[in-house]
Amino acid sequence: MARRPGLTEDVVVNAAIELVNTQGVEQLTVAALAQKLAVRPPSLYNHVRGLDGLRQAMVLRGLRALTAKMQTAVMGRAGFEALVSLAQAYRAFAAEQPGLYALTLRSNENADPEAQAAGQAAIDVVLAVLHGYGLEGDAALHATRVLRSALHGFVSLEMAGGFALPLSLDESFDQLLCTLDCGLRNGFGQNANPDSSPLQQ
Amino acid sequence: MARRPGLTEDVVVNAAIELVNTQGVEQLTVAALAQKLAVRPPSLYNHVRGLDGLRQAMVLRGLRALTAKMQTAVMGRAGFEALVSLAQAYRAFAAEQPGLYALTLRSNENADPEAQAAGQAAIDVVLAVLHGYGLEGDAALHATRVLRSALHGFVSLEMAGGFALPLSLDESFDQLLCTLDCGLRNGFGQNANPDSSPLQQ
DNA sequence: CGCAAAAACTAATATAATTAGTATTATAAC
DNA sequence: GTTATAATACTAATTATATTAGTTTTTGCG
Repeated sequence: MARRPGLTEDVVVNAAIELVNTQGVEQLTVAALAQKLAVRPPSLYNHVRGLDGLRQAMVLRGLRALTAKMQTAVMGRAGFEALVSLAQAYRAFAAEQPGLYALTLRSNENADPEAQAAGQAAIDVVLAVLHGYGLEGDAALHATRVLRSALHGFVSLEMAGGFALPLSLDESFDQLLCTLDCGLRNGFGQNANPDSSPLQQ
Repeated sequence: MARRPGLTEDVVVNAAIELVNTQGVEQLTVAALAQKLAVRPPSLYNHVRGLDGLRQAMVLRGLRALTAKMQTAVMGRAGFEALVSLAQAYRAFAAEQPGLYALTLRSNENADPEAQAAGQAAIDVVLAVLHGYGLEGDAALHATRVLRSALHGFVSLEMAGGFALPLSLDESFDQLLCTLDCGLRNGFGQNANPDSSPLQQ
């Protein structure tokens, strides 16, 4: 039932992903995408619900690809080794697909159920790694947030060109991981220095 | 030499900041801003170099305001207390001016010299705090990246609605700070567990 | 009082997303 | 094999956007 170019949602979404990865998230326009696919802009609306629907579909694929990459990374590993492997996979994903990563980690506010499930799957991988640190329950959930914050923060600053100095990024990333490891092994779930802590004002 | 509404660059930029803080970064349009100022869109071009120039000016103010807030926060404090105060100021800034924060931490790639200087001033505050941890030289610079990553990651995930679970955000933030404190006090500058580290492959 | 410059305006252009409606073509039913 | 149907790409039109050009008005200063 297709006509000349034989578009499908898959083809459109993949082309869009390629476009944001090479040109940046801002350059994702219906016009540019249509040109890339040798088609007139309105034709895309047969396969995708406008720019918003397109972005949603891209986010879903991004989350799933990231989760798959992380799952592979932690297979057969535990403790610090698993943490490092997970983190490297995370950072590598952002480096390989910068546009898709930026889009994926933009906003989870209006996420549809599918996207929320995909997000949960990603979190489950992190939780599995934290299990190896002996963390369970609320402590593990807090630790998940800490881990995600650190990884997302580093990666997004790196991508945004926020680290200007001529200083090894790999080394900084290693230090970040050592810091996380240190925090996860010591004193997670209770305050590190309960007495003098300014947290208990 | 002004005419009726008496616009100035300050008035325009401040209105734009108010707009992004209340409506979100995506809603910053020349049309919306002009309407807010009771003026026709082209009039804004007498005070601001289009949307790009406007954003640049906003970023500059954002960086300076954030720096000022952080400087106040660390005055007279040291060590963990300074770290906590700095972090709380950082997070509070993002909460008070979400749109401006999002805009500010977007991209430092094409930053003009003024913005770069403002960014450096912010980093200097962090360096001062790290001085209290006995960190100097490259170790301090790596630590700055670690700190910025963690803070920016947490804050931007929080703002994007990335933390969905019904679990105290304040507590997660405290855990993040304890983790950072732990990493900064132990083993920064050298590997925490040199022997079995997967980092030395 | 008049002059010059700043500032706001109208009008026009260009690009973008999106919708409506039309034509074509491939698949499936007969 | 022919025909009906539905998918799909198209043209045309609408709306919203940023931006530039050129005009008019006002205001501060000599």
